[in-house]
Amino acid sequence: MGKHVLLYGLLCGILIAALKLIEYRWLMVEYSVEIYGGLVATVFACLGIWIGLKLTRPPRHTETVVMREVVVPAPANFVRDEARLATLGITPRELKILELIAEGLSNKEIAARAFVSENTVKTHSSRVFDKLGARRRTQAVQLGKEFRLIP
Amino acid sequence: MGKHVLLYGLLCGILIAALKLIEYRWLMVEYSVEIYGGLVATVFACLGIWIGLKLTRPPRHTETVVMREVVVPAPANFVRDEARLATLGITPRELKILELIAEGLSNKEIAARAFVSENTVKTHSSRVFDKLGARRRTQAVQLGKEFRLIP
DNA sequence: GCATACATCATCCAAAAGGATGATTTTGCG
DNA sequence: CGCAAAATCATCCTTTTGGATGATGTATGC
Repeated sequence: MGKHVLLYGLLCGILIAALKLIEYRWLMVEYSVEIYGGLVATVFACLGIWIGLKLTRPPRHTETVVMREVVVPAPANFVRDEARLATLGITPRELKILELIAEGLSNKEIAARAFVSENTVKTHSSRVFDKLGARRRTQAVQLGKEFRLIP
Repeated sequence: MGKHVLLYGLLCGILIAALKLIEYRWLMVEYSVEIYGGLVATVFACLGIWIGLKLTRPPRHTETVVMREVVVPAPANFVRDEARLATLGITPRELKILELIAEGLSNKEIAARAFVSENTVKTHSSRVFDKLGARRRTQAVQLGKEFRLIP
C-alpha cells in the first residue's frame, strides 16, 4: 500500500510539472482553459479509476478465523426409492456395499465391516457399478444419491 | 449498467454547467486557472474512484442459470462454509478439483475439463486430501459434504 | 529484494480399484 | 426336492489412484 501512495505522489508531481509547462505555453491561446480543464479531468478520472480498482482489490489472505459450528443439514427426511432399486435390480447386499462405499471406505475396510472377503466386496461393487452405469466408485456414489438409493 | 451510464452523463452535464459558471465568475481573478484545475482534478478524481468502485462491485446476478437434468437431493439452500474453507487452508483451485471429484470424474476427465495436466490434478487432489484428512477420494467427497464445502 | 502462497507439471513407486470370468455355497420358493 | 437368485470367493490382468518429492513461474506481502 505504501508503495502505491508513493507512486501516486510521484505521478501527481509529474502531472503538476507537466501542467505548469502546458500552462505557460498555452495560457495565451484561445480555449486554453477548456483544453487544460479537459486534460486535467481526463487524467484525474483515469487516476481515480485506477485508485478505485486498487482499493477494492481484496487482500489475498486475510485469515478471518471465525469458528462457526453448524449442524450438518442431515437428510433426515430420506426415503429410499425402492422402485428404482427394483428396476435397476440392485440386491440388498449390493446396496449395503454401495452405502459403505459412499462412506468413503476402501474395499478392505468394507470387507472387514461386512465380514466378507475383499474379493466379494469387489464382485458386489462391480455388479452395482454395472447396474448403475458407473465406471468409478465416486460416480456410483453420485448416481446412488441422485437415484435416492442412499442418503 | 445502462442506468450507470445515464447517471454518469447526467453528472457530467451538471459538472460542465457548474464549470461554465465558475469560469465566467472567476476567470478574471488571479490564480483562477490553478483553482479551476484543482477543482476539476478533485471532482474527476472522486468520480473516477466512484466509477472504479462501481466497476469492481460484483454484479448481483452474473450466474447464468443452466438447466441440469440432474436433480440431486435438493441442496437448494447450499451455502459454502467459507470459514471452514479458510481454517483448512483449501485454495480455490483445490476446491474446484474436489467438486469435480464429487461429480464422479476420473483424474483424466478432470484434467480435460480444467485444462490442466493429469499430474496437476493429482497434486491438487493430494493436497486437498491432506487438508481434509482423507485417504481416498470417496472419503474426501464425504468430508467435503459434511464440512459444507461442496453441495 | 526476498519470502510466501499458489498453481502448474513431472517422475517414481506402491496400493487400490476395476474388468472378465469361473466356481462354490446359501437361501427362498414353487 | 430342485431350481434360480443371491451371495460368496478366487485368479489374472489393466487402469486408476495415492504418496513423496522436486522444479518452475507468477503474483503478493513486507
